[in-house]
Amino acid sequence: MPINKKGAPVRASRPSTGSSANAVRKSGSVSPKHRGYRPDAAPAPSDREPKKRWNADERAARGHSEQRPRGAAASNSARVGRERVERSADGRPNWEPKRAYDGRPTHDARPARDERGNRPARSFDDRPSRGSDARDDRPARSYDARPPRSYDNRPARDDRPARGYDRPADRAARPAKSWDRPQRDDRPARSYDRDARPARTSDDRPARSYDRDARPARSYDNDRPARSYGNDRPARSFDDRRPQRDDRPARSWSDRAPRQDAPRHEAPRHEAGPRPMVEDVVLERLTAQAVTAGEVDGIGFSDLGLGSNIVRVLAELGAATPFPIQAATIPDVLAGRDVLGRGRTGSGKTIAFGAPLVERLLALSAGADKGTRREFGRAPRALILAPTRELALQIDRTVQPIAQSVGLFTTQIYGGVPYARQLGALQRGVDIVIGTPGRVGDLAAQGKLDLSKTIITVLDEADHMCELGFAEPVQEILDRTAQGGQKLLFSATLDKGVADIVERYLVDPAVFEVSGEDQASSTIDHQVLLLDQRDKQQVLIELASGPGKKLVFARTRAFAEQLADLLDEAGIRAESIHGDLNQSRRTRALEKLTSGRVDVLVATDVAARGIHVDDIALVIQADAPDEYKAYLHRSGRTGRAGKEGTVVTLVPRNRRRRTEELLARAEIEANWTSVVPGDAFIEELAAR
DNA sequence: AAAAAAG
Repeated sequence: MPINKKGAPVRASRPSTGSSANAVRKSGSVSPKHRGYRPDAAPAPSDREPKKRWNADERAARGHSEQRPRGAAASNSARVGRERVERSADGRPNWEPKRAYDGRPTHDARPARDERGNRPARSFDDRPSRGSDARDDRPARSYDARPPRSYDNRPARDDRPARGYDRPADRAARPAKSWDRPQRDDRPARSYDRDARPARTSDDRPARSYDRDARPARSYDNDRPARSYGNDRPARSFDDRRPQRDDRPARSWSDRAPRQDAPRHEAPRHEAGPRPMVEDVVLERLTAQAVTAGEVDGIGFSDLGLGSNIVRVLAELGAATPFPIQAATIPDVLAGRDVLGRGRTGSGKTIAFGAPLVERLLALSAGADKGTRREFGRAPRALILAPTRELALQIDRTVQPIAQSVGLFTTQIYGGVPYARQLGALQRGVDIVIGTPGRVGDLAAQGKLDLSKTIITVLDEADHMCELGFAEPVQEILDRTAQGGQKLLFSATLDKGVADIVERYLVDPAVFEVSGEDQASSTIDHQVLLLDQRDKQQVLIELASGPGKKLVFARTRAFAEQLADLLDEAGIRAESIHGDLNQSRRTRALEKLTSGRVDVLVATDVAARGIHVDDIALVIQADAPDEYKAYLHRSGRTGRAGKEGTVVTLVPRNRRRRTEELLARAEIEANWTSVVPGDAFIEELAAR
C-alpha cells in the first residue's frame, strides 16, 4: 500500500505553493487509470507512467531531488505533509509547470525545510512588505489559473451605486421574513423513525412559521419570568434547593411533550433537501431553568459541593470561582441527576461537568468498594464522549488533573492512533474514559472496553453528537453503559436535536442555561465582508497578515489545505488542520497555533467546536458555514471567557441572501461591508 | 454536499 487511498492524492498532489490550477483540484480529479493524474496541472501528463509516479528510478530519471523517504515512511509522508511533496531542484513541486509569479519571490527564495518539514523561522524583513503602501505596486496575483488581472481594468467600482450593507438602517428595514418557507409538508418522513414511536408527520403539528414575529417570543432575558412548567415552583436558591426537590412535582421530559404553544420538536429531519431548516428552531424547553450571573456572585466551588482537592485544582486551572453555567449544573450533577446544560461557547462547560463528575465518582466509591477502587483492570465508571479527537484530548487535559487530585485515573480512547497504549491503560484499569465515538464503540464491541460499570456518561457538544453520522454509534455506546446511569448533555447550541436521546436515555433531566448569555451580550464583534468571489483569496491574505493568532475556517478539507498554502506562499506562516491529516499532524498543527509558532491555522469544522486556544483575536470564515450552529461554534473560538474577539466572514455577493438568513437564525447582528482588496477597512480588521 | 468518527 504505497499511498493511502483516501488522503494521498490530495496531499501528494498539493503544491506547497497555493498555486493556480489547484483551485478545483481534489482527490476526485484523479483519473481511475492514473493515480495522481493531473490533467490540468501536469506539464505533460502523457509522459508520466501510471503507477510509476513515485518510483525512485523514474524520479531519478526525471532529475528530481532524492529527499523523499522510502518505504513505509515514504507513503506515510506523502500523505502527511505538504512539505514532503516532491520538488524539483528549484523547489517547485515536480508536476507543476514553471509559472511566472509576476516577479514575486518563488519557492526558491524560501529557506528549505529541514528534516521534520519545518522551515527556519522566517524573518519579516526578507519578504516583500505587505503594508498597504506596498500593495499597489505589486501585480495582482492569480491563484486559479485566471489571467493576471489588475484592479484597474475591472469595471470601475466607484461607478456602481453605493451598497448599503454597512448602513444599519438598511438592515433594520429588512424584515426577517425570508425563512417562512413552505416546503416542510412535502418533505419525506424522517428515515430513522423508530418503530416504537408512532410515525410522525408534520401534519399533526401546528403549522410552523419561521417568521420571528409569529413565533412565541423566545427570549432569555432576565426580565421574562422564569419559565415554569405549569407549577409555581419557588425560585431556586442554591441553599435550599436540595431539600425541596422532593416537593417538586415530577417533571419529566416526556410528559411535558405535547405543549401547544411551542412547535413540537419532532419535526421530520431530512437527509436531502434544500436546506436543513428543521434544525433552526431552538428547543424552547431548554429555557426551563435560567441562572443569571448575579445569582452566582459570591458562591465558590466548595459551596457547590466540591471537595477541597478539586477546588484547589480548579484554581490552578484558572477557575477560581464558578461561572454561571458551572454554578447552575454542578449541584444537580452531584445529586446524580441527568442534566442538560447550555452555555455559550467559552463559558466553562468542561468544568461544569468534569469537576462534579469526579466528585461524584469519589462519593460513590467512598462506601463499600473503597478497597477496590484502584483494582487492576477495573471497568471505567464514567465516560465522556466528544465529536473530535482534539476535543477529547482537550477535555482530558482539564479532567485529568481534577481526577488525579482525588486518585482517579483517566484515559483517552480515540481513533487515529495505535491501539496498544489505549488497551494497556484499559487493562491496568481506569475510572474515566474520554474519547470519540468511533474508537470507543470499536473497543466496546471488541470487549476490550467494559462499559457496564459506567454510571456517568457525558455527551459534550451533545447536539452534534445526536446528528446524523454520530447518533447511531453514540446510541450503541449508551446502550452499553450501565442501566439507569446518569447522563449529562452539554452544548452551546443544545437544541431539540437531542430530543431522541433525551427521551430514550434521560430521566427527568434538569435543564439549564444562563440567561443573558445571548449573542447580544457577547464580546464578539461580527463583521461580514461582501466581496467578489475572485477577490476572496487576496482579501484573506490581507486579513491574515496582521499580528496575533487567527483561525481561518474553510468548508472543505481541500480548500483548507489550499488556503494554508496560499497564505504560506504569501509569506504568512500557516498550518492547516482537517480530517485528511493523520493524527500527529493534526495535533502538531493545533499545538503550533497554541504555542504561537504559527499565527494562522486554517481549519475545517473539525476545529469548529470546543477547541480552546488562548487569545485568538480573529476568526476568519473564508467560507460561510452552512448552518447557523456552525457559525456560532466557529465564532466561539474567539471571545472566550469574556475576552474580545472579531469574526470576519467573507461572503461572495451571490451568497449574500443565504448568509443573511443564517445570521438571522443565529441571532447575530453583524456589520456588513462591501470590500475590494486593499481597502483600509480590511487592514483595520487585520490589525485587531 | 461536507465534515467528523474505526480501519
